[in-house]
Amino acid sequence: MSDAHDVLFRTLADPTRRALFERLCREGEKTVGALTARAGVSQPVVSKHLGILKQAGLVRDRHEGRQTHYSAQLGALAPLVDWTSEMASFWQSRFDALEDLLKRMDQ
Amino acid sequence: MSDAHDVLFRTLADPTRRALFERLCREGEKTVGALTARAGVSQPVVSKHLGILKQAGLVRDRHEGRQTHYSAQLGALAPLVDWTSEMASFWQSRFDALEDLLKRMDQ
DNA sequence: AACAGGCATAGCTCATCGGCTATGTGGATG
DNA sequence: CATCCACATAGCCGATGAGCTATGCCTGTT
Repeated sequence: MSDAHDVLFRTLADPTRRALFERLCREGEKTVGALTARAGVSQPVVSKHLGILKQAGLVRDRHEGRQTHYSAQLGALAPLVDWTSEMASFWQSRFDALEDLLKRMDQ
Repeated sequence: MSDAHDVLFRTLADPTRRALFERLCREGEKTVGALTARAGVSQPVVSKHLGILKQAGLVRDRHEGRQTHYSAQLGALAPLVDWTSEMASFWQSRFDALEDLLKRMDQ
């Protein structure tokens, strides 16, 4: 029973995988070969990581002849933003409640 | 050479650990015992996770007699927000929640 | 048809890590 | 001082996962 947050955090936790995603965000669509050239790991490893990124919805693949082009799907980061925002809002609301309490005690 | 993003993602990738952090965000300061009661894992495991969260700067501990109180340190999420924001900036996409969060965290 | 190139899959190894139980430490309490 | 309680630490084990090499599949080329 793993929710969307789980998948995102686990997927982005690996440095190699995150680096691949970052490159796709910065430089746009790339082939597996182009990604492998600077990844520092073997081609099968790159393919595997891209598969995991795809399963998490973070990238999309497009086949053109015998090469596969990958590109970042930024929308998949939404749950991450939501989660962070939610944590912040809870924290903020408790802070507000404390301020409220202090204000009332001041009277 | 593990940067701040690495530590944050890896720390939050574990469901049990993330659940602990979420509870501290939602419900405020808690003792180890209180956290253990609903964590679904043993007390040593909870202590260990809290130690990892602390090392990542996500929580803070306060000793009071023989119990230890833990609380969330929301500021530690900043690098996460920055990273997401950076990725998003390459897309020139609008993330209202993110902008909102940045504004609030900027005090 | 035969071959070469680009990528995916399979199968393996090794390190990491999350869980447990047992034990240590240090503050309250009688 | 003896004891109990709250928590931390130590040590072990099984599962997960990231890396590798070898190989398969498909496409384009000659």
